[in-house]
Amino acid sequence: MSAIADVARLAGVSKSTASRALSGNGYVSRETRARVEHAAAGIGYVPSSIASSLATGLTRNVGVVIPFVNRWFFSEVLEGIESALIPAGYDLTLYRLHADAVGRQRVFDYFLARKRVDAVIAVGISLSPHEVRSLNALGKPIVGIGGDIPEISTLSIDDAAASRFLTEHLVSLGHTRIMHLGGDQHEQMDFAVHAQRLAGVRQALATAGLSHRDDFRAVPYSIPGGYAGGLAVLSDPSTRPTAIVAGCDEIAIGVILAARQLGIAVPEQLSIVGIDGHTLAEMFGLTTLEQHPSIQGERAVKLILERLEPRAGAIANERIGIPVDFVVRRSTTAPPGADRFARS
Amino acid sequence: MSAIADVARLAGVSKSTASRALSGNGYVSRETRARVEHAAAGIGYVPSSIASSLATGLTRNVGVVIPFVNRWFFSEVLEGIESALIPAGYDLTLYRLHADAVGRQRVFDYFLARKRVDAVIAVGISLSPHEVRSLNALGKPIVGIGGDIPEISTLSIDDAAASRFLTEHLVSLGHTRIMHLGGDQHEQMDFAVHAQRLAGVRQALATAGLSHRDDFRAVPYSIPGGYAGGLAVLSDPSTRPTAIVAGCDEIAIGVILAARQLGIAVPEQLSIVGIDGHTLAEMFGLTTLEQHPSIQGERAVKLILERLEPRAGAIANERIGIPVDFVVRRSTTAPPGADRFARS
DNA sequence: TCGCAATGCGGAACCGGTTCCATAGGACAA
DNA sequence: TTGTCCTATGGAACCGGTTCCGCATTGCGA
Repeated sequence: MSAIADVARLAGVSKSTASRALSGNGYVSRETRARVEHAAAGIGYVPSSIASSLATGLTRNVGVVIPFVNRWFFSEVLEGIESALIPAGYDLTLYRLHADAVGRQRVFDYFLARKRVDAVIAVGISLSPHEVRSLNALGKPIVGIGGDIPEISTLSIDDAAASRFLTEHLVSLGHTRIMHLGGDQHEQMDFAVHAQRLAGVRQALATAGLSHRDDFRAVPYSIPGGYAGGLAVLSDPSTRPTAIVAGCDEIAIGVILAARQLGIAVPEQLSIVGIDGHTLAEMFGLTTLEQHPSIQGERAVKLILERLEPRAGAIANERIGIPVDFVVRRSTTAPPGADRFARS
Repeated sequence: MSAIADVARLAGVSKSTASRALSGNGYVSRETRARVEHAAAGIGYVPSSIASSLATGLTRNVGVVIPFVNRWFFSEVLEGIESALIPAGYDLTLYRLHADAVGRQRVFDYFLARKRVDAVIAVGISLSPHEVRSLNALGKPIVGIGGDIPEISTLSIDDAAASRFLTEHLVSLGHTRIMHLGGDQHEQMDFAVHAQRLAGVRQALATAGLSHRDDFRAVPYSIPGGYAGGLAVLSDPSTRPTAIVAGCDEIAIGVILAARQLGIAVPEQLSIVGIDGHTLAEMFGLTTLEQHPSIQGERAVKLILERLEPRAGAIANERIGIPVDFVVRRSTTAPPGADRFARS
């Protein structure tokens, strides 16, 4: 016997009236509602969300597809999504999706399509046209974070513009030997983040007439990655750059540690900029471009919720830029030997 | 019309036969099964997990209650849980649960109790007896990670033993001025992790006859926390300890950075040990006790899955210890001035 | 050859809610 | 006074699967 039927019987009303009283939909007299609520409280009634989902077609659950949970950017995004979703009364179901195709197919067909979720937020993962179509066919809103996905709305910073801006900043300080330590072009996630950031650096260098070979070194996207790469790049004083644009703050911090290790003063002998706004950036005095991933998560949720509104019509699928904050700390200055006030 | 009914009609069988054919339960002839499968593939049939859950009472979904997703220990545990749960065919629904009582009550009543999950894994959160009882009443297995919860099985390292062991290690190296930089005793999570770790240090000091006031300083559980605490503790050479037991690796790394900042050589002038096995420990040459949080997550899942087996009987609710690995790196040695081989 | 078990399948109940439809009383305008 | 609308409620269908029960075959041992 369904639990709500127990409540109904106890309150002396029909199942339908009990449902209306508890859900607040439809006409129920004040007094009847009170009786039903009292009966429900009396037997500790807890509605079954499963049954409710089956009847209404709404799960009040959002699927989050994400490649990592233990990396800074992704865990920050996740925490932003979570903190926006729960107050709205939604559950969050987590699907870790790697690049590998089989697990991917599996997660996709086996989990996402099974009507378990009302909407999907894809973080740092590009969906194939087929995947997008099949979700669209189910009428489920999708929002992407971290890159462009055709036919759906995506939130991201402009990676090329970001690294271009940072490079220009270094150029404006007077640097002429600028190098990029960024992610491996082949190992990047589905989105071309690494390529974009490299391209931005190169654009700025070209514009300034400072292009040179040896302007890039691929390193793992982590503090140890930046450290090892930093040691390799900085150890030869004759080829050492005077400024480094790191692909992310973690790499930048690794480079700072490598510089310290080698006795290279930052920023006097080496300027370093990062991208991210990592938790540790302040402690290391890192000049960086903050991209506030948790806010990206919150905004994605807002977008999703708008689309979930019953009255939501067709919505333009746009690429939405995320504002960034340039935070100048103590890791950048004019290059050694330059007139410090040359272009300030 | 239910989707499976379409499949059935297309295959020329009844709904029940179609269900049996697709789920593999009950008797279906080889040939009928093939017809049904073909029909299902033809119309792209995807079963509704909601309907299935309602009928069977099983959601194939596990709720994970966790206070943070963007801190190292927790994100590692989460990733361990995820990677064990998905291959077993379960979804993972994430509930972030803070210490604050209202949000807590809300998450608990509103989400967990609603029959959305088959089981619960609580990470770093102690549940009140009332909460445990209400989950038990629903017949849902619960496993805790990170501390002791009465009446349910919990997985954790022995925090007191861990810090006692590390302190004994420093004592055996000849250190006599040993200090603990750990978490604030008031701000700790529900589990008394901070208190346990402090207690372990004090036990070892007492046993060695090295007790002293000023044996502890509370710092935030983070690299910046350890850094700031390290600067404060190390800046006065006259009171400076020769060895520090950090409450976690992040604090230890912060202390290492503070020591570098102050020109104190590690390990020659200062030995430092941590607890965790943090990703960055190796890079900083940190001697630490690894606790493998992702393995804790995997083991919790294994426990949960055992309890979810239909034939699972009453299971002892035990406190399960997690093995730790002591990894000696370059942050510990004998104290300055001591005969290095005194007690090796 | 008979009886019983194993197999194959359809009908219908069921999981626990939501909602459509019908009914009925009361208020209010015509 | 009659018709219409709003309120309040019950009955029943429905969401989309699963499973119990019953019936019909078939196979095999006695």
